[in-house]
Amino acid sequence: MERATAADVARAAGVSISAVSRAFTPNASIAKQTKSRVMQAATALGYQPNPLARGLITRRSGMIALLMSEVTNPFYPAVLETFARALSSRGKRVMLFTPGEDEPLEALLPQALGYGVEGVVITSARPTGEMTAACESAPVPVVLFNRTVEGSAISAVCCDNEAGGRKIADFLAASGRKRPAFVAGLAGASTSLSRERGFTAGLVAAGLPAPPRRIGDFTFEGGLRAVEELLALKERPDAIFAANDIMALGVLDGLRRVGGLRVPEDVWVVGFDDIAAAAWPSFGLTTFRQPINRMVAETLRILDSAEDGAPVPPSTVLVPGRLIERNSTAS
Amino acid sequence: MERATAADVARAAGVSISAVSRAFTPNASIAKQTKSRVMQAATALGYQPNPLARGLITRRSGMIALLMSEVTNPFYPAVLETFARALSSRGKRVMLFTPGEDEPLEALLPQALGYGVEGVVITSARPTGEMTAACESAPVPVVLFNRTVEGSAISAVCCDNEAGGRKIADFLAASGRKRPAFVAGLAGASTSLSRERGFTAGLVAAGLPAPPRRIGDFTFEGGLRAVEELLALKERPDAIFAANDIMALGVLDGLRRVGGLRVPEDVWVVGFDDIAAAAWPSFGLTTFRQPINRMVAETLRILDSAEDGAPVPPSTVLVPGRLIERNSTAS
DNA sequence: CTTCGATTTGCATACCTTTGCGCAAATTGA
DNA sequence: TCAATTTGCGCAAAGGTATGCAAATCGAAG
Repeated sequence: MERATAADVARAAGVSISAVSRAFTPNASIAKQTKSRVMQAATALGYQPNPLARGLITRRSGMIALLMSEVTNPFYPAVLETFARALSSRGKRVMLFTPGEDEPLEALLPQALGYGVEGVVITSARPTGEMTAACESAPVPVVLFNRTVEGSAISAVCCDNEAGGRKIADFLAASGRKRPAFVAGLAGASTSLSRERGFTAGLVAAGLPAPPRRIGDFTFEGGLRAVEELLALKERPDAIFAANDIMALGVLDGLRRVGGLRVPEDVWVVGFDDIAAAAWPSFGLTTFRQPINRMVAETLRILDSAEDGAPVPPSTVLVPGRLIERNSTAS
Repeated sequence: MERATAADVARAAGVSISAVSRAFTPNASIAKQTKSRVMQAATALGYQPNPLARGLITRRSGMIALLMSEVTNPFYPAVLETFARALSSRGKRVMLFTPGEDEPLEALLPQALGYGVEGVVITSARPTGEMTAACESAPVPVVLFNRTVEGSAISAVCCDNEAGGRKIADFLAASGRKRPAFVAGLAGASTSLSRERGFTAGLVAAGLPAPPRRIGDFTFEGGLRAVEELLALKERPDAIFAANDIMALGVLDGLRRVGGLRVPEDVWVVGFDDIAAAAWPSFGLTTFRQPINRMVAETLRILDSAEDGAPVPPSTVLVPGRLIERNSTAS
């Protein structure tokens, strides 16, 4: 069966095509009676406005682009789902852009814009200089999720990573830990850097030395490797803070299986994100919870506020998180 | 900066709009020289054909719709990523449709079709009768991923769940297990049912009784609950097969933490999927691996083959999986 | 140099909707 | 009852591209 068009509905309802269009446009100038007649004919024919044709004119396709480069960390699927649900209930759709084989992330933004997306959310990726410029001059709002770019005019929504690192340091110091260590994510990732900055500052403020650090690549295996290196230090750490949960779980597993140590009796472990697995009894990982719902809500708020033409000054929103204490740090 | 249109490129290259269009259409009738002149002008202006306008005519928007209702099971994000990457390298995009607050899955299909998607993949959802009809009469190929619907004319790609359950039963029986139990997913899920059917058949064939069963809702917590109930049986199972990994991990954790039992010394545990966490040292879960890459490839093959108008007879592809032995079943 | 066939090109139309503009009808106030 | 508003509706253009068809170009054979 062919898809019904506005013309079909117009004929059936005995009105013009314009009337049909107006019936489907909120706040359009149309009589109640006409509208209901149109709607009746529309449902009878199973008509829905063609988003493509509509998007061609309005440059609003009802889609939000989500640029995501890695989905291995369980934190991001959770983000993705939250976005998809939130947008779905607003009648919008999410278009996923993932770079293919050695496809640069930069190429994705123009593509997304070509689809007439109403907004772009970039997550789990650090824009290059070139891309930053492209974001700034994009005709639709662009929001960085869980990333920041220093000194650029791009809006960003982040958990307050630095405060989180600081709070963890305070917690460890107040609990009498003497030699905390840090497991970083990828080299240049702003999230890892911010968390480390707050962590180090907190330790130093409490009179402890700056923590030894190892790189964990944001992966479980990276956490395993990092912990092996940390255990080889002449002064074994008595607490390890990993920049995300998945690494922290690797650290935990490495301590138990490889190092033959007990958590928390011998070493404490703290993560960051609060993914589902952190709460599993096997791990009971103490972690800093990123409020995904709140972060997504803030992101959508920024996208919305920039919707009505008026250029909105770029804002960086720092959402506060919360320390969740579990067994990996119990005294 | 405004987006360049075909007209701009045509002017710059000194040709007609048609020529520009043909330059971007594979196998179009255009001289090599003209094409290169157009391409040169196009890259200079940063021109790319507008997918919306193109889609309006060709009814091919370059998008594949992915209908997904639950993303909590880590298996599905992995599927999602595999799809996104595979499509990305073919120049296509994935549009994600997730039902919002009490939005029925049925409403999503017409919406997707409205966007002119070239194909629909339905995963982690069981179509209702009404929806089955909609799928069958859709103008684009629809493929069920990891689900089957008996006696319908919808294509489906599945791991061979029944064979998987059977193989696990054979393995347990051959290893001398006497009282295996089963943890099912959701009541009507075809995957859970097929796996159970194969499992039960295998046990019975080996002269063992049909396994006691409990429902685990496909979740970690459900696995925890199910194992508590199984431990309350007067004959304690000596092996537990859960219909997916996430439940199996819950079972494992429940056995250790709640039941105070050792795995594999006291009880063996087997899962299904082979998610990343199954390989973590803490778990070392023996499981049946679903070959995601292969399944995705098959799905795309079906979508492609149905691309050229000719209605392709619906096919159900069963991809073989493989038992991955780890510590949860070591002797 | 003509002619024929093959290849290439441009014109015009189609895809489906939104929206500014003008006009007619309905409403209001005196 | 009539003028002044307000409201609702249809016309037509626009948005950017693909494609059938006819015209134009080209190369080569006669």
